[in-house]
Amino acid sequence: MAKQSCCHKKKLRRGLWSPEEDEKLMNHIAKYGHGCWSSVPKLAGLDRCGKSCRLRWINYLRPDLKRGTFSQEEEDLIIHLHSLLGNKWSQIAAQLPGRTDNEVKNFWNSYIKKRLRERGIDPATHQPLAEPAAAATATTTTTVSRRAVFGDVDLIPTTTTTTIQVPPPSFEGGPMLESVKLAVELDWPVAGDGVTSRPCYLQGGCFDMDALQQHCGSIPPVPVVPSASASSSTLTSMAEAEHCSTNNVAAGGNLPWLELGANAVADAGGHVVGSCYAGALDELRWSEYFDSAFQAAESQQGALQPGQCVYGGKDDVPVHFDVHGGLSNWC
DNA sequence: AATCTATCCAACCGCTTTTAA
DNA sequence: GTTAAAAGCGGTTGGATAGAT
Repeated sequence: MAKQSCCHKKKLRRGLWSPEEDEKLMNHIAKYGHGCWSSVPKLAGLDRCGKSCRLRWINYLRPDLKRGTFSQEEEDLIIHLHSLLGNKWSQIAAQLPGRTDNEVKNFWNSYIKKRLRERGIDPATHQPLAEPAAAATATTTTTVSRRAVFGDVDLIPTTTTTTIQVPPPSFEGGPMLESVKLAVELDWPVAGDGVTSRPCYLQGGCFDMDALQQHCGSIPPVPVVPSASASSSTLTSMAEAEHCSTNNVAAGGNLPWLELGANAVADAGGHVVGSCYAGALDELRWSEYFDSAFQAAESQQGALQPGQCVYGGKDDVPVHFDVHGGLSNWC
């Protein structure tokens, strides 16, 4: 016999939340914070279990939620992060300010998956979909063009190799293992003097704090913001995740931007002290990044290994592109 | 206008991880 | 070190709604 949920056991209310319930929960959290979720329903006068309250708050009532349709940038970022992280929805959502894991997951399942399949890409593996007959007879010299999502690039597996690797000095000599080295130009919002462009480095989906510090100046300790944000803890764990465990995270392993508030800015010296990381992530222009990456690759008549795929590039120009080692992780 | 079908998304379920006693 | 409770997470379900017939 199936185990009954806590709501069943306690005969608590289930299903959609009424506006009155939302108001009670909002008022309670506004006054007292959520504290221990299991005590929230009682204190707030709700006939719900704490778990249900928590979910309602995180997914719907939190004031910092960005609702509405996903932008193209967000979509591109989700696809890219999914290729790196898999179904780690909380970690993916943590990179999308104002989005919840549930929202990202729903968007993936209802929209992106379908779109990738239409373009001949397996959403689970980010590889070109297997075509039974073709797969059996495919050779490494076969050129297969497929539409991909990043900038509608053509995917052309070939045999030569181009390496895109623009590591900062701090990366030299460090074992990179399977991680990806990427230089990503970010637009850093800096108070007072507009937007400052600073390079930032991404490895296997994790931002390297050494590199950040090198290019952004010293990053002062940031006070932990006591909030119900679901994203902060997940990104902290991301710092400790396998992808990041090998030299990718600065000593201490913390990722300061995790705990940043929404309105933090730079200090007088232009040092980033606030949510520039989150803001920069929000401003990532993946399509532009890929465009430039592929242009560089094109000039070298690069190629993909069989089975590799890539997102990005120009619409009408077949892109020959490959990177050694871990960039296959992107697919 | 009525019915059917597909899609979306809020919420639930159950498992895992973390925390506190 | 052990155990129980709480929190976090990802997969799944089911109701609401839009569009098609």
